[in-house]
Amino acid sequence: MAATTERRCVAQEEMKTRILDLVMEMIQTRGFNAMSYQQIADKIGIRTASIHYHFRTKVDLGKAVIQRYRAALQSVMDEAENAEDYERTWSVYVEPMLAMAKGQDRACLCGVLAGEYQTLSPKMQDEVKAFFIEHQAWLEDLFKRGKKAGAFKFSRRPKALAQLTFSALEGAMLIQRATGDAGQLKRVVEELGAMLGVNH
Amino acid sequence: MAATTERRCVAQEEMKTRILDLVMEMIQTRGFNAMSYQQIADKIGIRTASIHYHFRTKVDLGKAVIQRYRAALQSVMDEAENAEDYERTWSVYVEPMLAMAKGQDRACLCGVLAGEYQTLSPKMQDEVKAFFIEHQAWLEDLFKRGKKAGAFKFSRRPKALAQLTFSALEGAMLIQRATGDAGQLKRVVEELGAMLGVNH
DNA sequence: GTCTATAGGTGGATAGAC
DNA sequence: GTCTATCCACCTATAGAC
Repeated sequence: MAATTERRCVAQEEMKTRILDLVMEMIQTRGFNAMSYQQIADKIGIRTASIHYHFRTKVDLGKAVIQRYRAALQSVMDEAENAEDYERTWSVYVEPMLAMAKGQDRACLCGVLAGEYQTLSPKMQDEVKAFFIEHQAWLEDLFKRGKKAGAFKFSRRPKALAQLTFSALEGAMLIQRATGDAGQLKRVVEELGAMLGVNH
Repeated sequence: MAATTERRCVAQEEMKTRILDLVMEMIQTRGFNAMSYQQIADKIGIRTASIHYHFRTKVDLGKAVIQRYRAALQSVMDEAENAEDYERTWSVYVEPMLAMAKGQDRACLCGVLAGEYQTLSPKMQDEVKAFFIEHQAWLEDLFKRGKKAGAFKFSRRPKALAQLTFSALEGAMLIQRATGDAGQLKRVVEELGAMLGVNH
């Protein structure tokens, strides 16, 4: 009985994860409004009604995807903090974005959602907003500490520099997909590193 | 007869312009996929069938909006070229974006469309792609000439700097709408100016 | 947990009257 | 040029059987 329940729960969690993985990819490639239950069902091999068992509404599904995305990148920031030096912190932070944008079809989840922002439910808007605020705040703090430590050599306001940095990362992921220039994000990351006085 | 035809044509062109104005705003605020004929019809006070008279399909409508947007910003670039100095060229170029993002609800038309890129028809994709390429190429050329003339003082590759610049502008417009921080684009523009060695 | 069946709404588009 | 009327496809969501 306990075993059955346990097996059920594991299977349930696995299906939830499969759905979240797929929906994340679909939003990154096509956006939230263009993503449908039918497409999810077809790709996973279930019926649309089954999706509603795991996520009651489309908004619940969207919210869950963003929350998991935020948590994953929060882990990256935590890991980056523990790097041996500030240059390494920067490269650890930036690595997942470079990996994500490697294929030409994905952009940042929240970058895509920012374009659809006004059509999102308040609960999804809050998640997207929190994502941008936490990343820019983290970068601002990183820049302050890195400069104090003598690792970063910029001369401008840390807050403005953090906003420039994150804007450029988000913009580059969106633009390089449209232009087909797969090197744009990498080039932008290098420029940002140079601007900070990192990479040699 | 000629007068009647002329009046008809004028009215037709006026209606086309009204529709294009409205659709541009709707895409900038809500995205292409979330924009519908019903919403256009309600706002203008006509029926959805009438819109099809002016633009046969939604793709035709989308294409026309981007083409007009591209042309308008091309004019800005031309005007910027004729400015008295390179600093002024930069500020003339950037001014329409600052104006556009003044209210918290609009982002760059093509920045929004970049998020939905994979769901757009090939004809619309081509327009969006051309927009990004022409702006980044223009900036690259501007930076090269400005540096040669001694007005810009950066030390990095002009192409990479142009991509960083435009990525940051596009990203800032999207992010500031989500965070509600109306000053993000302005701050980013100032940082970019400083990076170029402009504004002292 | 997943299914069938279906409700109820909205999407873009067209034919043909005026 | 704009209308009414309508088509058909697709959407999210629910009820209830299994």
